[in-house]
Amino acid sequence: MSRKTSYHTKHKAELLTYLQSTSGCHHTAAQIRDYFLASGSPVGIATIYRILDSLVQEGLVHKYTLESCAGFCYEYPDNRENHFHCECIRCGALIRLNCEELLGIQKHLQKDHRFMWDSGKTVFYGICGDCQK
Amino acid sequence: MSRKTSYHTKHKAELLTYLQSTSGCHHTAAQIRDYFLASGSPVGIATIYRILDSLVQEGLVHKYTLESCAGFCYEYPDNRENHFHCECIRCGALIRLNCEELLGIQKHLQKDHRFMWDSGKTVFYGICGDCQK
DNA sequence: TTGCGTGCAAAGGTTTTGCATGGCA
DNA sequence: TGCCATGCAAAACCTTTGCACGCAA
Repeated sequence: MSRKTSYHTKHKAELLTYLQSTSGCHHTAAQIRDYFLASGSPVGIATIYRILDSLVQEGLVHKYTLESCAGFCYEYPDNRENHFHCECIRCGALIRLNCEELLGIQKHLQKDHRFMWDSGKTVFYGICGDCQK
Repeated sequence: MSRKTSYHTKHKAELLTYLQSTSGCHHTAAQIRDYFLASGSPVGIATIYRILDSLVQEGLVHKYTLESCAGFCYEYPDNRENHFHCECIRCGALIRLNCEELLGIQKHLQKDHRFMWDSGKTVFYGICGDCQK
């Protein structure tokens, strides 16, 4: 599943630190490249993808897709367990919910459907309150 | 939001009929092209994308992404309301649930979070029962 | 020194766009 | 006839891969 060994490199440490410092926010590979470019320490886009893949394999970072973004999104998960993503299909707004009730679904899916739901990878699509008006 | 007018063309009718006849099943643009090619009435891939976009804009067809598929998936929604998608992030299996309990979430999201959840567009990611063993 | 990490460039796959032609109303 | 739809090809975009070189252990 994951590679045998790995080195601790500057780029990987910097990337992880950056994602942790923006925990709960999603980034595309291109956005990350632009960030490091602006920071004065440019990193090749291929390297970014390779580091992100390894972080995903290690389970440290979530990878998912958003309808309002082209390509993949990466995110260091928020500390809080009851943290869910909703995206408005009309205006593209990304809403974060802290909801105990949704937490119950996790147990229900596991218990009654034998499905171990990864809420960090899942995005609820729908229409936000503002767009319903 | 949608275009002013539109013609009723053979291709659009055929594509919609095909999606309706496979309601609840997802297709990629390439799969649809292959289907029509095999049927003896080939359609250009650009046309397929254009027709699918118009069907999505009309709200007849759902568009979403699946981790196990490259690119977008399109699907004519199943009639049943309590119909949910789960995808296993390990083996790629797509599981369909008929679940009353999940239906309750829809009401909860609308009532307590003012979010009108579109369950047909949403995919629950996680690990299926077989892969948990 | 060994072997993974990195950068660059090229390749691969999917989706979008431009333009000339064909078809619907 | 006026416009939209279509097909083809090219472009655009994101992601992956190959290869030579650099760096960590």
